[in-house]
Amino acid sequence: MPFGKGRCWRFRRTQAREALIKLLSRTKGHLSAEEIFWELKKVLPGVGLATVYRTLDLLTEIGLIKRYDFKDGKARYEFIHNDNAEHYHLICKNCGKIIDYEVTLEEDPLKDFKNSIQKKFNFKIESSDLQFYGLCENCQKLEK
Amino acid sequence: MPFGKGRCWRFRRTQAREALIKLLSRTKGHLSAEEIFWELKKVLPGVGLATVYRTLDLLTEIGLIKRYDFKDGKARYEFIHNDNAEHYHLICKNCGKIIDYEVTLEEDPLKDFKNSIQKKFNFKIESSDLQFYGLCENCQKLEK
DNA sequence: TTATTATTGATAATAATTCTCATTTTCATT
DNA sequence: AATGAAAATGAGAATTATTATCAATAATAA
Repeated sequence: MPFGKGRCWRFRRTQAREALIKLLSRTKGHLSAEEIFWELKKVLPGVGLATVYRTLDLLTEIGLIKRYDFKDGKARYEFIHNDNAEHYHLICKNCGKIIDYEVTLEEDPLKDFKNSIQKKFNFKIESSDLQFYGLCENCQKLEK
Repeated sequence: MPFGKGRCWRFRRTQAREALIKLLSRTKGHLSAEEIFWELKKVLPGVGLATVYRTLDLLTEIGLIKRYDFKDGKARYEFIHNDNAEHYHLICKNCGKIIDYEVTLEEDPLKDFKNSIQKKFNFKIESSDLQFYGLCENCQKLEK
Protein backbone atom coordinates (compact mmCIF):
# COMPACT_ATOMS: atom_id res chain seq x y z
CA MET A 1 0.00 0.00 0.00
CA PRO A 2 1.36 3.40 -0.88
CA PHE A 3 -0.27 5.11 2.11
CA GLY A 4 1.15 4.02 5.43
CA LYS A 5 1.11 6.27 8.45
CA GLY A 6 3.66 8.97 7.74
CA ARG A 7 5.02 10.45 4.55
CA CYS A 8 5.93 7.58 2.31
CA TRP A 9 5.28 8.97 -1.10
CA ARG A 10 6.50 11.74 -3.29
CA PHE A 11 2.90 12.84 -3.73
CA ARG A 12 0.34 14.35 -1.44
CA ARG A 13 -2.06 12.10 0.34
CA THR A 14 -5.41 13.44 -0.76
CA GLN A 15 -8.91 12.21 -0.17
CA ALA A 16 -9.44 11.47 -3.83
CA ARG A 17 -6.29 9.40 -4.10
CA GLU A 18 -6.91 7.46 -0.94
CA ALA A 19 -10.49 6.72 -1.89
CA LEU A 20 -9.59 5.73 -5.44
CA ILE A 21 -6.87 3.37 -4.32
CA LYS A 22 -9.14 1.82 -1.74
CA LEU A 23 -11.90 1.42 -4.31
CA LEU A 24 -9.73 -0.18 -6.98
CA SER A 25 -7.86 -2.43 -4.59
CA ARG A 26 -11.17 -3.90 -3.46
CA THR A 27 -12.74 -4.18 -6.88
CA LYS A 28 -12.28 -7.23 -8.99
CA GLY A 29 -12.91 -6.30 -12.56
CA HIS A 30 -11.98 -3.92 -15.31
CA LEU A 31 -13.63 -0.58 -14.73
CA SER A 32 -13.57 2.34 -17.14
CA ALA A 33 -12.73 5.85 -15.94
CA GLU A 34 -16.38 6.81 -15.94
CA GLU A 35 -17.46 3.73 -14.00
CA ILE A 36 -14.78 4.49 -11.46
CA PHE A 37 -15.99 8.09 -11.33
CA TRP A 38 -19.54 7.06 -10.41
CA GLU A 39 -18.37 4.52 -7.86
CA LEU A 40 -16.09 7.08 -6.30
CA LYS A 41 -18.91 9.62 -6.11
CA LYS A 42 -20.71 7.33 -3.66
CA VAL A 43 -17.86 7.79 -1.22
CA LEU A 44 -16.69 11.24 -2.24
CA PRO A 45 -19.69 13.06 -3.74
CA GLY A 46 -17.75 16.16 -4.73
CA VAL A 47 -15.10 14.42 -6.80
CA GLY A 48 -14.62 15.52 -10.40
CA LEU A 49 -14.09 13.39 -13.47
CA ALA A 50 -10.83 15.17 -14.30
CA THR A 51 -9.42 14.17 -10.95
CA VAL A 52 -10.31 10.57 -11.65
CA TYR A 53 -8.44 10.70 -14.94
CA ARG A 54 -5.47 12.43 -13.35
CA THR A 55 -5.31 9.98 -10.49
CA LEU A 56 -5.61 6.99 -12.80
CA ASP A 57 -2.71 8.35 -14.84
CA LEU A 58 -0.68 8.83 -11.71
CA LEU A 59 -1.37 5.37 -10.33
CA THR A 60 -0.61 3.85 -13.71
CA GLU A 61 2.73 5.64 -13.84
CA ILE A 62 3.63 4.53 -10.33
CA GLY A 63 2.69 1.01 -11.32
CA LEU A 64 -0.04 0.52 -8.77
CA ILE A 65 -2.66 -0.13 -11.42
CA LYS A 66 -2.57 -1.19 -15.05
CA ARG A 67 -4.41 0.32 -17.99
CA TYR A 68 -5.92 -2.01 -20.56
CA ASP A 69 -7.48 -1.49 -23.96
CA PHE A 70 -10.12 -4.04 -24.83
CA LYS A 71 -11.09 -2.32 -28.06
CA ASP A 72 -14.38 -0.91 -26.88
CA GLY A 73 -13.22 2.65 -27.20
CA LYS A 74 -12.35 3.32 -23.60
CA ALA A 75 -9.48 2.44 -21.32
CA ARG A 76 -10.00 0.06 -18.43
CA TYR A 77 -8.09 -0.10 -15.19
CA GLU A 78 -7.15 -2.87 -12.86
CA PHE A 79 -5.37 -2.95 -9.54
CA ILE A 80 -2.16 -4.93 -9.50
CA HIS A 81 -2.65 -7.33 -6.63
CA ASN A 82 0.23 -9.60 -7.40
CA ASP A 83 3.48 -7.99 -8.39
CA ASN A 84 5.08 -11.26 -9.31
CA ALA A 85 2.50 -12.26 -11.90
CA GLU A 86 1.60 -11.61 -15.49
CA HIS A 87 -2.01 -11.06 -16.27
CA TYR A 88 -3.68 -11.93 -19.57
CA HIS A 89 -7.23 -11.47 -20.77
CA LEU A 90 -9.57 -13.45 -22.95
CA ILE A 91 -12.35 -11.27 -24.33
CA CYS A 92 -15.50 -12.79 -25.78
CA LYS A 93 -16.49 -10.98 -28.97
CA ASN A 94 -20.08 -12.07 -28.51
CA CYS A 95 -21.03 -11.34 -24.91
CA GLY A 96 -18.12 -9.14 -23.85
CA LYS A 97 -17.15 -11.39 -20.98
CA ILE A 98 -13.57 -10.97 -19.84
CA ILE A 99 -11.70 -13.97 -18.50
CA ASP A 100 -8.59 -13.33 -16.43
CA TYR A 101 -5.60 -15.58 -16.71
CA GLU A 102 -2.82 -14.98 -14.22
CA VAL A 103 0.51 -16.74 -14.15
CA THR A 104 3.62 -16.26 -12.07
CA LEU A 105 6.50 -14.56 -13.83
CA GLU A 106 8.47 -17.79 -13.65
CA GLU A 107 5.91 -19.76 -15.59
CA ASP A 108 4.97 -16.90 -17.92
CA PRO A 109 4.25 -18.48 -21.32
CA LEU A 110 5.81 -15.43 -22.94
CA LYS A 111 9.10 -15.67 -21.10
CA ASP A 112 11.10 -17.31 -23.85
CA PHE A 113 9.50 -15.17 -26.52
CA LYS A 114 10.40 -12.00 -24.63
CA ASN A 115 13.97 -13.14 -24.13
CA SER A 116 14.41 -13.97 -27.78
CA ILE A 117 13.11 -10.55 -28.80
CA GLN A 118 15.44 -8.72 -26.45
CA LYS A 119 18.35 -10.56 -28.07
CA LYS A 120 17.22 -10.61 -31.68
CA PHE A 121 16.38 -6.91 -31.94
CA ASN A 122 18.40 -5.64 -29.00
CA PHE A 123 15.08 -4.20 -27.81
CA LYS A 124 14.59 -3.62 -24.10
CA ILE A 125 11.03 -4.66 -23.28
CA GLU A 126 9.46 -2.56 -20.53
CA SER A 127 5.93 -3.84 -20.85
CA SER A 128 3.85 -6.03 -23.09
CA ASP A 129 0.24 -6.18 -23.93
CA LEU A 130 -1.53 -9.34 -24.97
CA GLN A 131 -5.22 -9.97 -25.44
CA PHE A 132 -7.08 -12.86 -26.93
CA TYR A 133 -10.37 -12.26 -28.71
CA GLY A 134 -12.82 -15.00 -29.53
CA LEU A 135 -15.77 -16.94 -28.20
CA CYS A 136 -16.28 -18.07 -24.63
CA GLU A 137 -17.61 -21.50 -23.81
CA ASN A 138 -21.19 -20.33 -23.54
CA CYS A 139 -21.28 -18.33 -26.74
CA GLN A 140 -19.77 -21.22 -28.68
CA LYS A 141 -22.77 -23.31 -27.73
CA LEU A 142 -25.22 -20.58 -28.71
CA GLU A 143 -23.67 -20.30 -32.16
CA LYS A 144 -24.67 -23.83 -33.01
CA MET B 1 -6.74 -9.70 -54.52
CA PRO B 2 -10.43 -9.12 -54.02
CA PHE B 3 -10.90 -7.37 -57.36
CA GLY B 4 -10.39 -9.67 -60.32
CA LYS B 5 -12.09 -9.11 -63.65
CA GLY B 6 -15.70 -10.04 -63.07
CA ARG B 7 -17.87 -10.06 -59.98
CA CYS B 8 -15.94 -11.78 -57.27
CA TRP B 9 -17.07 -9.98 -54.16
CA ARG B 10 -20.24 -9.45 -52.28
CA PHE B 11 -19.52 -5.74 -52.37
CA ARG B 12 -19.50 -3.17 -55.10
CA ARG B 13 -16.28 -2.32 -56.80
CA THR B 14 -15.98 1.39 -56.23
CA GLN B 15 -13.20 3.82 -57.01
CA ALA B 16 -12.57 4.51 -53.34
CA ARG B 17 -12.24 0.84 -52.46
CA GLU B 18 -10.01 0.01 -55.39
CA ALA B 19 -7.75 2.97 -54.72
CA LEU B 20 -7.57 2.27 -51.00
CA ILE B 21 -6.68 -1.37 -51.47
CA LYS B 22 -4.07 -0.48 -54.04
CA LEU B 23 -2.60 2.15 -51.73
CA LEU B 24 -2.43 -0.06 -48.65
CA SER B 25 -1.14 -3.09 -50.49
CA ARG B 26 1.79 -1.02 -51.74
CA THR B 27 2.51 0.73 -48.47
CA LYS B 28 4.82 -0.72 -45.91
CA GLY B 29 4.03 0.80 -42.59
CA HIS B 30 1.29 1.53 -40.14
CA LEU B 31 -0.83 4.38 -41.37
CA SER B 32 -3.60 6.06 -39.42
CA ALA B 33 -6.98 6.75 -41.00
CA GLU B 34 -6.10 10.37 -41.54
CA GLU B 35 -2.75 9.61 -43.10
CA ILE B 36 -4.50 7.20 -45.42
CA PHE B 37 -7.07 9.88 -46.19
CA TRP B 38 -4.44 12.38 -47.32
CA GLU B 39 -2.56 9.80 -49.36
CA LEU B 40 -5.77 8.72 -51.00
CA LYS B 41 -6.66 12.30 -51.85
CA LYS B 42 -3.63 12.46 -54.14
CA VAL B 43 -5.19 9.80 -56.30
CA LEU B 44 -8.86 10.50 -55.65
CA PRO B 45 -9.14 14.19 -54.74
CA GLY B 46 -12.84 14.05 -54.02
CA VAL B 47 -12.73 11.28 -51.45
CA GLY B 48 -14.20 11.90 -48.00
CA LEU B 49 -12.80 10.96 -44.62
CA ALA B 50 -15.96 9.05 -43.70
CA THR B 51 -15.50 6.84 -46.73
CA VAL B 52 -11.97 6.09 -45.63
CA TYR B 53 -13.20 5.02 -42.22
CA ARG B 54 -16.00 2.96 -43.71
CA THR B 55 -13.70 1.26 -46.17
CA LEU B 56 -11.11 0.51 -43.50
CA ASP B 57 -13.83 -1.09 -41.39
CA LEU B 58 -14.95 -3.14 -44.33
CA LEU B 59 -11.49 -4.33 -45.26
CA THR B 60 -10.77 -5.15 -41.65
CA GLU B 61 -13.92 -7.25 -41.42
CA ILE B 62 -13.08 -9.09 -44.60
CA GLY B 63 -9.64 -9.71 -43.25
CA LEU B 64 -7.72 -7.94 -45.97
CA ILE B 65 -6.12 -5.53 -43.54
CA LYS B 66 -5.51 -5.51 -39.80
CA ARG B 67 -6.21 -2.76 -37.34
CA TYR B 68 -3.66 -2.09 -34.62
CA ASP B 69 -3.65 0.04 -31.51
CA PHE B 70 -0.23 1.34 -30.54
CA LYS B 71 -1.55 3.48 -27.70
CA ASP B 72 -1.11 6.80 -29.41
CA GLY B 73 -4.82 7.46 -29.50
CA LYS B 74 -5.52 6.46 -33.06
CA ALA B 75 -5.93 3.19 -34.88
CA ARG B 76 -3.37 2.10 -37.43
CA TYR B 77 -3.87 -0.16 -40.40
CA GLU B 78 -1.71 -2.62 -42.19
CA PHE B 79 -2.23 -4.72 -45.27
CA ILE B 80 -1.98 -8.45 -44.70
CA HIS B 81 0.57 -9.56 -47.24
CA ASN B 82 1.19 -12.98 -45.85
CA ASP B 83 -1.83 -14.96 -44.78
CA ASN B 84 0.26 -17.69 -43.23
CA ALA B 85 2.12 -15.49 -40.78
CA GLU B 86 1.67 -13.84 -37.44
CA HIS B 87 2.80 -10.31 -37.12
CA TYR B 88 4.08 -8.74 -33.90
CA HIS B 89 5.24 -5.22 -33.12
CA LEU B 90 7.89 -3.72 -30.89
CA ILE B 91 7.16 -0.08 -30.15
CA CYS B 92 9.83 2.23 -28.79
CA LYS B 93 8.41 4.40 -26.03
CA ASN B 94 11.10 6.99 -26.65
CA CYS B 95 11.22 7.59 -30.40
CA GLY B 96 8.02 5.86 -31.50
CA LYS B 97 9.81 3.55 -33.90
CA ILE B 98 7.86 0.42 -34.74
CA ILE B 99 9.73 -2.79 -35.42
CA ASP B 100 7.90 -5.53 -37.26
CA TYR B 101 8.44 -9.14 -36.37
CA GLU B 102 6.81 -11.66 -38.64
CA VAL B 103 6.82 -15.40 -38.13
CA THR B 104 5.11 -18.23 -39.93
CA LEU B 105 2.12 -19.73 -38.16
CA GLU B 106 4.08 -22.95 -37.70
CA GLU B 107 6.84 -21.29 -35.76
CA ASP B 108 4.57 -18.82 -33.95
CA PRO B 109 5.99 -18.37 -30.44
CA LEU B 110 2.44 -18.13 -29.13
CA LYS B 111 1.28 -21.40 -30.63
CA ASP B 112 1.52 -23.50 -27.50
CA PHE B 113 0.14 -20.72 -25.33
CA LYS B 114 -2.88 -20.37 -27.60
CA ASN B 115 -3.52 -24.08 -27.63
CA SER B 116 -3.34 -24.31 -23.86
CA ILE B 117 -5.84 -21.46 -23.51
CA GLN B 118 -8.30 -23.02 -25.90
CA LYS B 119 -8.21 -26.16 -23.77
CA LYS B 120 -7.98 -24.68 -20.30
CA PHE B 121 -10.86 -22.21 -20.70
CA ASN B 122 -12.64 -23.83 -23.62
CA PHE B 123 -12.23 -20.45 -25.29
CA LYS B 124 -12.16 -20.31 -29.07
CA ILE B 125 -9.50 -17.77 -30.02
CA GLU B 126 -10.34 -15.85 -33.18
CA SER B 127 -7.59 -13.30 -33.00
CA SER B 128 -4.91 -12.14 -30.65
CA ASP B 129 -3.18 -8.89 -30.12
CA LEU B 130 0.34 -8.61 -28.77
CA GLN B 131 2.56 -5.58 -28.56
CA PHE B 132 5.85 -5.03 -26.83
CA TYR B 133 6.71 -1.58 -25.50
CA GLY B 134 10.19 -0.55 -24.52
CA LEU B 135 13.40 0.96 -25.81
CA CYS B 136 14.93 0.33 -29.21
CA GLU B 137 18.66 -0.19 -29.63
CA ASN B 138 19.32 3.46 -30.42
CA CYS B 139 17.32 4.93 -27.57
CA GLN B 140 18.99 2.61 -25.08
CA LYS B 141 22.31 4.15 -26.03
CA LEU B 142 20.96 7.67 -25.69
CA GLU B 143 19.68 6.97 -22.19
CA LYS B 144 23.17 6.40 -20.87
C1' DT C 1 -0.84 29.06 12.47
C1' DT C 2 0.82 30.27 8.23
C1' DA C 3 2.93 30.31 3.72
C1' DT C 4 3.78 27.57 -0.11
C1' DT C 5 2.53 24.79 -3.63
C1' DA C 6 0.28 20.62 -5.28
C1' DT C 7 -4.18 19.29 -6.19
C1' DT C 8 -8.84 19.88 -7.21
C1' DG C 9 -13.56 20.67 -9.56
C1' DA C 10 -15.95 22.78 -13.20
C1' DT C 11 -15.97 23.40 -17.62
C1' DA C 12 -14.08 24.34 -22.15
C1' DA C 13 -11.25 22.31 -25.66
C1' DT C 14 -9.50 18.53 -28.46
C1' DA C 15 -9.49 14.81 -31.48
C1' DA C 16 -10.71 10.34 -33.33
C1' DT C 17 -14.51 8.20 -34.92
C1' DT C 18 -19.46 7.60 -36.14
C1' DC C 19 -23.84 9.21 -37.78
C1' DT C 20 -27.09 11.53 -41.00
C1' DC C 21 -28.94 12.38 -45.21
C1' DA C 22 -29.35 14.05 -49.73
C1' DT C 23 -26.83 12.92 -53.90
C1' DT C 24 -24.22 9.92 -56.83
C1' DT C 25 -22.44 5.25 -58.47
C1' DT C 26 -22.67 0.70 -59.37
C1' DC C 27 -24.55 -3.15 -61.62
C1' DA C 28 -28.17 -6.63 -62.92
C1' DT C 29 -31.75 -6.39 -65.94
C1' DT C 30 -33.78 -4.79 -69.86
C1' DA D 1 -26.88 1.58 -74.30
C1' DA D 2 -30.77 2.83 -71.10
C1' DT D 3 -33.12 1.96 -66.66
C1' DG D 4 -34.10 1.36 -61.88
C1' DA D 5 -33.10 -0.37 -57.27
C1' DA D 6 -29.90 -0.57 -53.95
C1' DA D 7 -25.40 0.38 -52.28
C1' DA D 8 -21.99 3.71 -51.55
C1' DT D 9 -20.49 8.36 -51.16
C1' DG D 10 -19.16 13.23 -49.41
C1' DA D 11 -20.00 16.97 -46.39
C1' DG D 12 -20.56 18.15 -42.24
C1' DA D 13 -22.87 17.57 -37.72
C1' DA D 14 -22.83 14.67 -33.63
C1' DT D 15 -20.66 11.76 -30.34
C1' DT D 16 -17.46 10.47 -26.93
C1' DA D 17 -13.25 9.60 -24.38
C1' DT D 18 -9.75 12.21 -22.82
C1' DT D 19 -6.91 16.69 -21.86
C1' DA D 20 -6.17 21.38 -20.86
C1' DT D 21 -7.28 25.66 -18.33
C1' DC D 22 -7.70 28.21 -14.28
C1' DA D 23 -9.35 30.07 -10.11
C1' DA D 24 -10.30 28.00 -5.63
C1' DT D 25 -9.02 24.65 -2.13
C1' DA D 26 -6.46 21.45 0.66
C1' DA D 27 -2.10 19.27 2.14
C1' DT D 28 2.36 19.84 3.94
C1' DA D 29 6.67 21.93 5.94
C1' DA D 30 8.00 25.54 8.58
